[in-house]
Amino acid sequence: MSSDVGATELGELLQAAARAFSQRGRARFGEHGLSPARVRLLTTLHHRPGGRMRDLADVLGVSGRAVTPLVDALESDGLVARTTDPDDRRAFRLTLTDAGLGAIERITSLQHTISEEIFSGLPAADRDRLGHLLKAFLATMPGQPCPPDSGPR
Amino acid sequence: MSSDVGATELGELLQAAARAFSQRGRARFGEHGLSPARVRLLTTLHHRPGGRMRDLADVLGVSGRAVTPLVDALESDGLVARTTDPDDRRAFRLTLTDAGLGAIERITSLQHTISEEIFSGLPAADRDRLGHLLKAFLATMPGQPCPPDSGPR
DNA sequence: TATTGTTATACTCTATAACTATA
DNA sequence: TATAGTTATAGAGTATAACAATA
Repeated sequence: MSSDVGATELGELLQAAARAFSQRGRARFGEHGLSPARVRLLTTLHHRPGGRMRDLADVLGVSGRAVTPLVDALESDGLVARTTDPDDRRAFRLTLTDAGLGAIERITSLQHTISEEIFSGLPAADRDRLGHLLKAFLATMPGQPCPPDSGPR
Repeated sequence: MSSDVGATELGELLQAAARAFSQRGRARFGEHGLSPARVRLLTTLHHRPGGRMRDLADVLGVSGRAVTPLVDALESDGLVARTTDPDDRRAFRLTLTDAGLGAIERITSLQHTISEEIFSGLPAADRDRLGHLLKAFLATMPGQPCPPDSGPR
């Protein structure tokens, strides 16, 4: 009612907060030649090694069409590799190359740095609570292919 | 669709959660001819009536160039109006028309509906905590959308 | 000289639909 | 017939840079 932004509604608050993070991220990642879409695909793939493009698209919430040029670019940069699924020759399995894993390390480090900057005004206890609540929320979303907190599998 | 990307980092969690909301919003608002960018501009303007385009761009975190076509479209749809600032004839003051205020009502109602759907799995107490933490976080970010007492700079 | 907003141009991201090759 | 991925095409959104009017 008074502390924000005009935004009082939970979804709006969520978006405003995420925007603060992603705007800073866009600049930082851009310096490393990593667009938001590429970062999203790489990190998603990192949590689902060997995933099919179709599943990646579903998880990312985009059309299949959106994934192809992203994978093309990442593959030609040597960060990911396509492998035909022997059990379904229509599908590709995607894996991170060593260079891709290196990119993941840089991404993780950058995300950490950005978080440090951006959440510096929030007490550590609040940051923890926020993280737990967000995980709890994401866990309530139906149809998730990857159990929360399970990490890469 | 799933929004759990297996993320463990706070910024990533924030983005994944916001994505879950905005993806549903995109579909719902689209049925009303309202794109995310237009919704963002309208709601931001609603919280800062009479704001200049330059200030809107700053608050939204985009370049001035991005605002012009948005305002053009919203003006030609009769939702916002440009008025030359008498104190600085370079600048436009933007206001919501009656139709624009009507759009705000529909937006608010839709956002509420979407939140009900999307956060239905989260206990009300957790929703409250999440909202408070997000507000607290946004309050620590200077230049975020509209701390009500600081006003446009 | 600095700033507000516009024009010109280009890039990223994504959608829909038609096509292929598998299933 | 249905599905995985690609190609073709189109549109939204935004950035940078050059320009106009105004400060």
